[in-house]
Amino acid sequence: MITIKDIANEANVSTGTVDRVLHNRGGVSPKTETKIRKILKQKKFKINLIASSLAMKKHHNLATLIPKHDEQNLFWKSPYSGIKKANQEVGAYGIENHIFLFDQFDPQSYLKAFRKLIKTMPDAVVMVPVFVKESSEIIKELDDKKIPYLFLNAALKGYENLCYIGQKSFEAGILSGKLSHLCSKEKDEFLIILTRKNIHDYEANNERIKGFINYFNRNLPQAVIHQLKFDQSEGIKIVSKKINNFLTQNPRVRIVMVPSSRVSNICKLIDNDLLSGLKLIGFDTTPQNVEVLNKGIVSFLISQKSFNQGYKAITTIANYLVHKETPSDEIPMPLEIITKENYRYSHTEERNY
Amino acid sequence: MITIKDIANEANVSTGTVDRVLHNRGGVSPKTETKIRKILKQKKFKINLIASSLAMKKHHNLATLIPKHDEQNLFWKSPYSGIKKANQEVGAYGIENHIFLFDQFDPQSYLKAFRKLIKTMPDAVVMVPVFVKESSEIIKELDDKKIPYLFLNAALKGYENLCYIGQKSFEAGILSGKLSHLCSKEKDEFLIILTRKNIHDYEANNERIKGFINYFNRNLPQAVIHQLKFDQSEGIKIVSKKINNFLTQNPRVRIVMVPSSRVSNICKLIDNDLLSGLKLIGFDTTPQNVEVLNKGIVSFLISQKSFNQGYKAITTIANYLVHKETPSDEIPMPLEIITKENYRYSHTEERNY
DNA sequence: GCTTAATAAGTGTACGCACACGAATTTTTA
DNA sequence: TAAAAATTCGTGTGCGTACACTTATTAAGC
Repeated sequence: MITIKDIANEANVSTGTVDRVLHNRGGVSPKTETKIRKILKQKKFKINLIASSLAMKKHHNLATLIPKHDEQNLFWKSPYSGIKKANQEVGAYGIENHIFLFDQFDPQSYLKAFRKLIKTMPDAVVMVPVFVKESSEIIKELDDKKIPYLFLNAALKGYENLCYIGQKSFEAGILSGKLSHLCSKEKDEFLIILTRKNIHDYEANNERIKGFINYFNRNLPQAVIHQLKFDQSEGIKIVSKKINNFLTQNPRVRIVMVPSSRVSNICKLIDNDLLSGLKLIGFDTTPQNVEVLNKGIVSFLISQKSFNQGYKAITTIANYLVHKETPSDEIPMPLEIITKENYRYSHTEERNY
Repeated sequence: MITIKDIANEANVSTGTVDRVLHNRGGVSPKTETKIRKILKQKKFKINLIASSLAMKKHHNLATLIPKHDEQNLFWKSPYSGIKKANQEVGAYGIENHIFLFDQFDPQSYLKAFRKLIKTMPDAVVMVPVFVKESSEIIKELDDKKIPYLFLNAALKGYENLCYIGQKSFEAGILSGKLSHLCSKEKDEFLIILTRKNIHDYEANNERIKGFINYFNRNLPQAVIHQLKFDQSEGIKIVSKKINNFLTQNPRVRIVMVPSSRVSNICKLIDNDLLSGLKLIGFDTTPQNVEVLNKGIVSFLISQKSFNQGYKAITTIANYLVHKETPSDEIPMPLEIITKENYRYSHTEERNY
């Protein structure tokens, strides 16, 4: 193992000088710098991250602003767990992360949580900018205070965010199109069911639908794609009736794609005899969705590894703080196809090496 | 952050004593030990892994014994890359890993490589025990010398290996069955093509076939499953002819499953007009396979993340050596379903967090 | 041309934290 | 009371970081 000392010896300088070259901290003559760089390259020197972290230890203070989850809204549970897991790991590097939760339907709670957050004077912020107007306000304050921030799962444009980590919803939609296509027989028709437009999911669901349609436009233009959209205001029973009526009247519909993470709810609304003739494709491996997957009711779930998204957000910003590693603008997460047969082996809730 | 020093101060002992309690190294009076443990618990002390790793650095010496790869046999390329990547990372922890390669068809070269390996007096060994008899000999020597060893990708039973990391081939076969089933129309027939039985892949391929058939026995007993097996001795042209003849005579065959990692080769043997009517399912994301996937010739590839297998093998044994973390007996790798649409987002050749 | 100040370049080392071993101290045994 | 055994202490080590400090170089002033 090559150490900074080895390099310093070879170049007849002190370790301090080598360190200054390594971190571009200036104050080194061009001649010396060239010499050192050459030796670094030749000996393939790599900074020992262990020693580096130890030496760097200054108490970094992170803050995270994400929607809270509950029984009704499980979507944010997974990223939350990922963030928690990451917190443990980066803790060893002297980084503390405080999580601030808000109600994803209430802009006021968003602002309120931010006020609390900003009081802790964080060195960096991970945030989910769900509300456009309020976010602009928040981000202005962060910019003023020169606090770097990272967007998780909502890609607001036009800001100087360090990076975006999140879904590729359009691509996920394309993938759902492909799977639907592969599962379909000739003359089968397709149905997209979207219930309960909620503020947050709206964008992602829409993109998934766009992607789905895009796939068929390119690969099977003659495909018949139906769409059923229901509002939050409509009662479950009415929705159920409408869906069942629709399916009865359109017996060629054999593939149902549910762009939200609530395919399990949809299953419950469909009569069993109709259900058995359908192939369903949904998103996200929520416990409820996994249940209907395992029962064979749903054929595919497309998972965006939301656990890993949360995890990655924290490790990314931690690396930025500790090692000054600037991340790429966008870090997409893998699109996993989950079936009953590989769910057990898909490690969705776990960092995998 | 609580340090060993804090604990030592509180307990009026030196850091050395605290350290001996932490690592159960003995030589501490029961009274002192109790006192220290109490403070450790009360202050929720956790060892700083960074500092620990740095301090622990004694040059651990690893050795890896795996089959070599070449143009004809790409299977081992991916695990090899994973091992290389892991080597870099664990290098920071003062661990050096030497890789010894052998010819997967030649037991003598296996033994020869091992003789070389054992001369380096490794602290632990990662091995692929392809040859049963020879492995028994090798393992006896490792046991005698009390060198811990880990099996990669070939699960030999009855030995005291630290752990097994590898394929779940049977389960992968089941999954391929499920995908085939989903893609199929009524009365479609299925074909399994196995070329070039080579010694090593034999077991895995066989398990995949068993899994495939098992799936249909349970879910579609009336399915017609054909099998074509070719020997290494037969020329490509003859094989090609046989396959094309078979497909022509069995027009109901619409789904082809290739249990080896050579689905791309099979594609080349099939006439284009026959090919366009087929759905193919293969294994492993070799560059050649990805090419036919992207061309739309192959519908699904099932990936066992062999890169990650190699990677994981090294990190597992490194953690064992450095942090005395005993791994679980078996570490299965995720079964990934890869299509043209999600390949880009599947990170197959990369550690993902 | 020579001195002095100003700046640039480079050095040396304490520090972060846990680890482990020789040395010192205390306790026990003979 | 000496010798042996059991505890406990003190400190060097791993490696990179960063800051205070020293030395070399250049510029300015007379």
